[in-house]
Amino acid sequence: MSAEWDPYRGDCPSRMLLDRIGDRWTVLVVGVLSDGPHRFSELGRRVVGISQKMLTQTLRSLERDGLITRTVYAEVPPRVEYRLTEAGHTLQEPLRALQTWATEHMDAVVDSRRAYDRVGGRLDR
Amino acid sequence: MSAEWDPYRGDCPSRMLLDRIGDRWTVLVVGVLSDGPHRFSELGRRVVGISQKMLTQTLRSLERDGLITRTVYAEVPPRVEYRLTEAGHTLQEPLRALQTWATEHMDAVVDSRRAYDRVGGRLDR
DNA sequence: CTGTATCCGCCTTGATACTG
DNA sequence: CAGTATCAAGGCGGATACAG
Repeated sequence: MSAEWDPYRGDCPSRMLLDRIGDRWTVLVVGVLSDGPHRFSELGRRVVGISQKMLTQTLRSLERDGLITRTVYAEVPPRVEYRLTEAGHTLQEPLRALQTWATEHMDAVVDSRRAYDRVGGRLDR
Repeated sequence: MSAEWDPYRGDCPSRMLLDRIGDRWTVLVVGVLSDGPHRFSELGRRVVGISQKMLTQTLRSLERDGLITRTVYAEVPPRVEYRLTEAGHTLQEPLRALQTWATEHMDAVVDSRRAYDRVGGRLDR
């Protein structure tokens, strides 16, 4: 399966998705939007630690990729609503699988790291 | 679901996994190792574009996390074999789901980007 | 409220050279 | 073959100030 992966091509599926979820915030934002539509400030509060700049940037990228929609309501004060598109929703499933894996294996990984570090990073013989 | 995510805590499952797959090479290396054990130089050839330094670094991280094992054979020339652990294998599944998603939605995303860029990044009204 | 613009430091990565 | 060491470049992301 991995044979047809071509990390060189920018339009390679693997690379495309990796570039998207590798930016540290995308997955978290999509996770919050899974609950339903949210406005800018709500997202900022929910995704703890994200800066305004990164939130905007993440949202723009997701919009550009067609994974979320951005709706501006002509009100005062202005209100902008972000919501997952059909495609965006389909991304939830694989993301949730990853989340599940992480939850189930977190302890083992933490233990492994501790053991590895304790012996100075040399487990082989 | 997303409510209990805490991006602040370093041991949060989400963050941990994100840090791991966000480094651009881990997923590719795991993908190659899915085919079976490989030696260092083989991995270097299969994961096109990776530098020796990054390959080493990626391998060390995976070993530290208990996702792969490193076996040194006392031969001349030296031979080192990397193989997925039990935990490493379980990671394949969610990774494959992600890969599948990427493959299925790649075209749509590329189209979306083109459309977005054509109108100067302003799809909202 | 919802952004945009700018400066800037850190970390990741790549290139290169060297070793057991 | 399988790394390690070092240095430099670039991008990511944070902080801050400002605007519609």
